[in-house]
Amino acid sequence: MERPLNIGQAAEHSGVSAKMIRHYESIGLLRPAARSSNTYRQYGEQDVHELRFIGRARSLGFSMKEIGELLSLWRDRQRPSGDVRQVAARHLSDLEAKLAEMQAMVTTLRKLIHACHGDERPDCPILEDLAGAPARRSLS
Amino acid sequence: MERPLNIGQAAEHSGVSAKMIRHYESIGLLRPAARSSNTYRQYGEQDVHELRFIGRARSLGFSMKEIGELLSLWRDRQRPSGDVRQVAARHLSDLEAKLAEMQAMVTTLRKLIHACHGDERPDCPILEDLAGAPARRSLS
DNA sequence: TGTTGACCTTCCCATCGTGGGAAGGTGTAA
DNA sequence: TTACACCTTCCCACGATGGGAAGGTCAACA
Repeated sequence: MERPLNIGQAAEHSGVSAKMIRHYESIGLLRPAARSSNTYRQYGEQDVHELRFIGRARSLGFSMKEIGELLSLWRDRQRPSGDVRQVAARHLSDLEAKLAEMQAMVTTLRKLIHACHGDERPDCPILEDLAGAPARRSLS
Repeated sequence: MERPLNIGQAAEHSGVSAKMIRHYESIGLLRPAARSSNTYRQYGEQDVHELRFIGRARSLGFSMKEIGELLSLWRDRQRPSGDVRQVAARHLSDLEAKLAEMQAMVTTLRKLIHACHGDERPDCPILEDLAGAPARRSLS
């Protein structure tokens, strides 16, 4: 018999900002919250659980769309775990692709920065690379 | 005595889309292009160089603001290479921070996906983690 | 009782880089 | 002439988040 929480308290308990809670509701990720007579949104224990779920999923980089899928799988106690894994696996391979791209950038930047003496002199391998290297992308 | 290029040709030669060329001009990254009598933008060799410079810098993940700094350093043949290196080093450390964050996500996701049998059965460590793990962020 | 301050509501705007597409002008070739 | 490919400007969209205005509500305290 817990008394309902205002949005600010739900935010505090879940780690999701009030601004974002309203936003998630507005895009249909969360069902519209119950309202008290004064039009304030009311949240219960289960709502806070859902908010934490969302926060955790965000911290793993899942998109809103994917979180919507995960949420409805979570709500369905009969879901096959294969469905969940598929969502996660797809996200993982997206992440891995971005990771590889960024790693290539970092590698190139480290080399360039290392090669640049970084003093008063004007000649600079960093600018030379940016200016020169025509099709040489961050890969290689 | 090369004849000037239309925006589409400049796009083709530089690898930067016409849409983006106009955008870069509109935000002041590029100086307004010359216009022919029919109001078409005209681009010369040097302009195409600048566009390629921008494209290469984008492919290394530099922001528009940083590219603006790099461009003006590039245009100034007297710049100290230290200024360039500082811009690049700041960007590198931003990248490294994001990289570490993503690597943590990937590590966690791999573990979860590995632990999930991913078949018909409904029990799923991925959902359990999202639902349960309260403050356990993607680190660790 | 009245006031104050902290909360809540909705609504619009900004970020960042990119693209889609409309409505209209221009240039070229058949 | 007619078609087609290009150009112009202008507005809108994405994804996730936040800022802030204008106004309503509630609790506590003098």
